[in-house]
Amino acid sequence: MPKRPEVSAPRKAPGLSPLYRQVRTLLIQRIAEGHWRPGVLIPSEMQIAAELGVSQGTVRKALDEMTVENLLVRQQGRGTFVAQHDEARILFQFFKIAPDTGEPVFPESILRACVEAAADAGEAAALNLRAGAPVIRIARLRSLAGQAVISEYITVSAQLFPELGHDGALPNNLYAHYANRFGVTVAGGRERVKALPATAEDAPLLGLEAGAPVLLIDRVATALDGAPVEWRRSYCVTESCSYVSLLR
Amino acid sequence: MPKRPEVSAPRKAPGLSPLYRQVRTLLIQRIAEGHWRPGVLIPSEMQIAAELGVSQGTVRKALDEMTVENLLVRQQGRGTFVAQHDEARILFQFFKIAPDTGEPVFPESILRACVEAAADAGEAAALNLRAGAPVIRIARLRSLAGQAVISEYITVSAQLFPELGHDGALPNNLYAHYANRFGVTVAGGRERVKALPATAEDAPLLGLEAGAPVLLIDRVATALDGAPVEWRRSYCVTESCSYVSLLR
DNA sequence: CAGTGGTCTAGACCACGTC
DNA sequence: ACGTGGTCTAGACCACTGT
Repeated sequence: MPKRPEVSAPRKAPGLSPLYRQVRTLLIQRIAEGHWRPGVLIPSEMQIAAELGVSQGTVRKALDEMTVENLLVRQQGRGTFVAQHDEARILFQFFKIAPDTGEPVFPESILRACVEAAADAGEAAALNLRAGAPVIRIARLRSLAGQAVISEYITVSAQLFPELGHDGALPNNLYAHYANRFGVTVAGGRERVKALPATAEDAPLLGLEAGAPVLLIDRVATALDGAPVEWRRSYCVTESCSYVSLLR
Repeated sequence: MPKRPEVSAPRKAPGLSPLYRQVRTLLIQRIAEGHWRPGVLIPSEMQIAAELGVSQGTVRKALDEMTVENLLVRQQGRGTFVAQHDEARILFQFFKIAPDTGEPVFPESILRACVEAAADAGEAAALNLRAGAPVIRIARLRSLAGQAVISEYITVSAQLFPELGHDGALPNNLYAHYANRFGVTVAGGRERVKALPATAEDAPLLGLEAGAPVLLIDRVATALDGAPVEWRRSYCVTESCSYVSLLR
């Protein structure tokens, strides 16, 4: 954090981002570089403020923003923790399929395939790789309440996730695995949703006739620095569940 | 705003919400009751603080929250304004259909029907009315870049929107009309998205064969107090556009 | 009890838009 | 020049968690 030359009247260098944004950027780096792992308690506001030579209020504003972005979790009386990709968070932030009656639940997964390949044009574009770069392709069938409702295809860079799934088993909660095993924190993403006829491959998996309408959720997930790290296409039966979005 | 008995050490009554939340609630009431209409400049932070007997910082925190909720728009050097439902805001907050190539645009509308009727079970449940209550049903066909892509069905309470559309023409931007003509501010909503086969009624409107997949966006829009005020079902062709959602 | 985040206040200066 | 929101600081007390 830049030290202020003035004694009692700190000034912001013109053209620079506000102090609290600089603090935020610095703290995000600490998470991205693995100094602060998911789940750990970070220093108190006063400690961070003293270390960086800014006031507690400035640190607070940075922490508040990061809390809104789901990067931190604050607990009064305990402290501030780096957010983890536990199922509750994913249900809230990333998994927007909810049953039409009843509470949202985290889906089960059956791994259908996990192979290494060369990136095709779509994969290269989505993940910002050169065509032909090594990627890992995963296919899963996911169930809610015992019903297979999602056929999912995932592509990631084999360079970023070396030997992902080579041990045969992949955990159901992939984003926690990305963080714990590879130090890659998924922080956000962009989904494009369409209605399509079920393909000949997916229809039997989902108990449909070929051509029946399915919901495609096309997601590019991004890391803390905004770089794309996963391309996921989920084909969903929306007979008794929906893609839910809150407008706020 | 509750006056504090203490002279130099304001206290919060136990069990009450924080002061800035009470300020927020009070300011939202002023908008909901029409004292502050959409688009108007509200008093400065210092004026509100003086009027309510709280500090400027407390007012600021309330205004900041309302800005995040898209209820206010702040402009440095000018002041704070009550948010309007202009096309830019709707495009950002409510209309999540975007073309797969190119920038989002606000759709054109052709009014197909506008009739008064008695609420059926679904309408009563969505709008929190008793079955049989008077409602107004609207059907529109909406286009992007000259292509009909959305067949839309809207239901509102006839009590809340008396004689809506009785003059024959309805503006394309309905939410601005709700606010200007009826003083009802749409503040949020919840959308449930499904993939369905096109009905015999919608398919020809959208240039599809009956049974072709369409995207259903089922939206209940809510007013400032959280009460449901509009039920909207949009059937979309997603051949060259998508329902876009940012995960943050 | 000590330590944490949460709230509230007060005052200073900066950046921007208007007159 | 003036008033606005935007940033930064400093210090107080409250509410909660753990010992």
